[in-house]
Parts: sequence; structure tokens; C-alpha cells
Amino acid sequence: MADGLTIGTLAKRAECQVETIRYYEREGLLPVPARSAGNYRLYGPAHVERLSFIRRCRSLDMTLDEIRTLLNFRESPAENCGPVNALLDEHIGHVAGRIGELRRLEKQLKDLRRLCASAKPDKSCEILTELSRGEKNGVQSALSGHVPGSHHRQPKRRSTDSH
Amino acid sequence: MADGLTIGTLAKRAECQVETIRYYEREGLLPVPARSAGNYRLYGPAHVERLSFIRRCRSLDMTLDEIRTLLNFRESPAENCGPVNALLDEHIGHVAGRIGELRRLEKQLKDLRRLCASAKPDKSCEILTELSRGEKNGVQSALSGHVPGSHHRQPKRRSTDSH
DNA sequence: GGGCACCCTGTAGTTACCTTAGAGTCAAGA
DNA sequence: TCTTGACTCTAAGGTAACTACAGGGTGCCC
Repeated sequence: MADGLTIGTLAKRAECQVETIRYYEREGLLPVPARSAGNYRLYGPAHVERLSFIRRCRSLDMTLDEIRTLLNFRESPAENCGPVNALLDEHIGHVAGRIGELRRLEKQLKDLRRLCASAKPDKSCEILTELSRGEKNGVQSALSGHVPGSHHRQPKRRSTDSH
Repeated sequence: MADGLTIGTLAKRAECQVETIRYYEREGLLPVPARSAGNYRLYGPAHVERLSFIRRCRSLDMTLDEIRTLLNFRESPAENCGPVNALLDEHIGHVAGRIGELRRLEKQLKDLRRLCASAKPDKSCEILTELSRGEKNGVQSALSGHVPGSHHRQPKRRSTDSH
């Protein structure tokens, strides 16, 4: 193999999964790379840098669309970076709003939990009773619309990793 | 139409979308209802109560699997409600953990934002520079694995609603 | 009987990937 | 040389919890 990194090496450098790289390529976030004689993707330093940028933004919970926008700013610099600031401010707003929602949610859950401090006979479980109440004075929805994801998907490891 | 609520009426009672009800039926969360002569679904008070229960749990950000578990508890009551408490405690743990993650995230974003207080010439934008740094002393990932969703999907309204 | 709101089924799209199947490639060891 | 094992390829399907849409049928009022 002449030169260039294989996809697995790039994945290690940028700390992400191989499949994620191929996905970004399909999504147009990473340019189509050169290929080796055996049809392997070959990457250079520019790919490492670009992928690191993307992963860093993702670790800040930006969407791929937001990242696309930032990448465009990088490629065709305008007179000032006002739009970059604006994008970041908006994103900060999202995160802050979400924290507020989750805090209200946490309070509700704790209120609910307090209804049943110990393991009582199941039939009189106040929690189940309260949850089935349709009235407006019960537990209220804290969320504007529905907010997804206090549950993470923990990626199943490949068999090659653990075995 | 003899008696029973149509799906639209049920949706209004439980404050959810018609499609969501059909989805819950497919998922086995709601029992298959009776049908009218014209093949319309017909619901009774038990459906209203059960759907309200589900929606209330969803507004508390529980997964459908968790809700399924709670519904099972309701249907076949055991000696005590310890498992209900356990489920709720675990869910509270999820939410609390998520709040912590998002707070770290918010701090990082604000640190990043401070690098560029005004609209400077784009080429020297410190934010873009910092985001492309691969080094370990830059902005760090605050998230264990990836945490989805500070962005909400806001459902597009149907044309019949706004027009 | 015309029009409108409502309902039906079935399929596909959303986000950001992860998983799997089935096959090819590469380098090293026996 | 052959084989083993790690790596790579493409294509398709799965995840969560719905939402959207196409193409039709039903119920009811005027």
C-alpha cells in the first residue's frame, strides 16, 4: 500500500467508528477519498483534520446540519465570523433550554416517587394511581412538546472487541 | 354510530395525535379496539384511561419499554410495589445524569463562545480554529458516549391545522 | 348529491448512526 | 504456497418514537 491512511487508522486518529466515517462520506460531510489498488479508501492529513473537527462539534451535541454550516464557513470565509457566533449562541440556547426542561422533569419524578416511600402492597401503590389520573392537578407535563433522550443508546460492542 | 369514541375523539381526550394511537396499537401498548360497521375503531373509557397513563409516562420521558413494564405491574399486581419504585428510581437516575452532562456541555460551549466576543474578520475566528484542534488540551468531550437531543423535533403542522 | 371532515391501510421518512451478511484484500506465519 | 486472521468492501436493515403522505372509504349536513 503506497501511502495514505486506511479507514481503520483514520477512525483511531479521530476516535470514531469506521462505519461512522463511511456514513459521513455518504452524507457529504467528508470528501470522497482516493482508493488503493484493492479498492480501499485512502486518507490524508486533511481528512484527519476535517473529521476531528466534525467529531469535536458532535461531542458538543451539534447536529450534522449545524456542522455542515460551520464547514461551509470554513471553506468560504466571509468578512466576519458573526454567523459563527450566531450559530453557537443558538446552540447554547438549545442546551440551556433543555437543561431547564429536564430539571422540571426531575422535580416531577421526585414528587411522584415520594408518594411511595417503601414497598407497600402493590394494589395501593400511589404511584400507579397517580400516573393513571387524567386530571389537571396531578403530575403535569414539564415539557414543551416532547423532549427526547434521557436514555442513551449504549453501542453494542463487536464480537472482535470483547472476544 | 352506536357507541364508543372514534379515534379522533380519543386523541383529543388524551391530548395526542391520531397516528400515535395507531402506533401504540401496533406496538401492543393499546389493545385492539372494536370496529364500527364502517370499520372505524371504537374506544371506551378503559382506553381513555390507559392511553392517558401512557401519555403521562411519556411526558415524564419514560421509554415505551418502561411504560410496558409499568402496565404489566398494573395488570398483574404482585405483593408489593418495590419494582415500581425501582423503575422510577432508575429513571430519575437517568434524568439526573443527563442534566449533569448537559451542564458540562453548556460550560464548554460558553468557553468556546468567549473566544470570539465580537464579529471579527472571519479568517481569524478563534472558534473555528479551536474546533479544528485535535489536541487533548482543547475543548473536551463532556459526554460519556454520545448524548442525543438538545434539539427538539418540532412536528410540522398539517395544512388542515393552520390553513 | 356535493362537499367536507374524518377515518382506513400501508409505506416511507426522521436522526445519527449501529449491525449484519457475504465477499474481497493484505500481510505474516508454517 | 497455503492458510490464517485482521482488515476492508457494499448493500441492506435496524434503532426510538413517532410523523407524513398517498390513495382511498365513511358519515353527515345542506
